[in-house]
Amino acid sequence: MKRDAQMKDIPTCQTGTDAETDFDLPDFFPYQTRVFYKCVSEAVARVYVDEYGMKPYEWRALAILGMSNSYTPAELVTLSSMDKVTVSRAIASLSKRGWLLSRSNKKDGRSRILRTSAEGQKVFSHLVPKMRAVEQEILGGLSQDEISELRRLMRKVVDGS
Amino acid sequence: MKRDAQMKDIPTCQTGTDAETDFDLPDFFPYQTRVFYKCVSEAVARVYVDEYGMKPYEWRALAILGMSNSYTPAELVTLSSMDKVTVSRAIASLSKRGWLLSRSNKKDGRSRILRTSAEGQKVFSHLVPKMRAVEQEILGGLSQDEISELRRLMRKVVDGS
DNA sequence: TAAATATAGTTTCTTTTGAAATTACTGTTG
DNA sequence: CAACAGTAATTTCAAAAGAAACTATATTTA
Repeated sequence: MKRDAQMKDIPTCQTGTDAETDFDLPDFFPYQTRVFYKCVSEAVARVYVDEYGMKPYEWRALAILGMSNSYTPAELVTLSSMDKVTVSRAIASLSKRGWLLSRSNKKDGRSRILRTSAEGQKVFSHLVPKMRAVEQEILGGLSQDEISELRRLMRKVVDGS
Repeated sequence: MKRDAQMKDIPTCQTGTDAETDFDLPDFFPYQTRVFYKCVSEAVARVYVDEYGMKPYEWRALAILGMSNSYTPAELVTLSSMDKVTVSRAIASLSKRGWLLSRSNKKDGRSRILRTSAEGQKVFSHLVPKMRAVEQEILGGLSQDEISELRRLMRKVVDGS
């Protein structure tokens, strides 16, 4: 796979050396995070796009519903870290594909209980090992200890904010 | 700051126990990456949105142009990890704000040389320490060694793909 | 050097995304 | 129990982002 050109390939020619303006984007943690995120999410997207032409939100919703036998849309919102509008659209498009069934929620008439159809579950089961494979591929250069450490540190950042 | 509800707050009720469908989203590395990324980028966005009502792409372009005295749009694309359309729009809106100046590129008539205006440089200088502060805040819970390790591991993932 | 091809940057069009308004129902209170 | 406030989900509207087409200039090649 071709690597993107790196920051260092282009000279930076600082305007001045005052402490305030001496800012180096490639060393800026949020920038590194964005590059890192893009790289990971693109690798995953290749799988569900190539295999089924799915949208990111479709995969995310299916990944959650495939695990369980019943969630409400609100639970999907919590679990997916997606907006409720996005979840609503994910449900609509997965239903349209015939991968999702819903029944009414006796406990709350405003809500409903969602579950994958047999077809949807099949798609999920087909994708899971592929997703595991990409995960391995992404983390391929890291040792088990490094993987655990990376996960731990990411969690620490999230929990701290 | 309020933490989002966590996956574990909602029972997962596995449908079956077959190896193939036994998939746990919160343990899925790309999912963790997304949650991590969102958390970091939202913290940064709060600064430039609150201070100047800037768009993400405006901040990214200014962050690069503020560092240097001259880049072409194409160099901005490489450095920012943004699409060329996005960069084009960033240039347009920063120019409209009066934060960016451009002159023709003698080496290539299709291109031009961009630099921040005095005003743009002032905004940049004002934002830099704030950005450094958020960076510290985000990484506040981590030791220096942990920060270095996190950066190293993220870079390793990016370089490996 | 004229035609063909490639590249830098912008514009247009479409898709994706989220905020705000809306609908339908639930729970609470006078 | 009727009015009111609150909540789940959807729809509508507006903003953000990318793909493809387009313009203008540069480079290649016949």
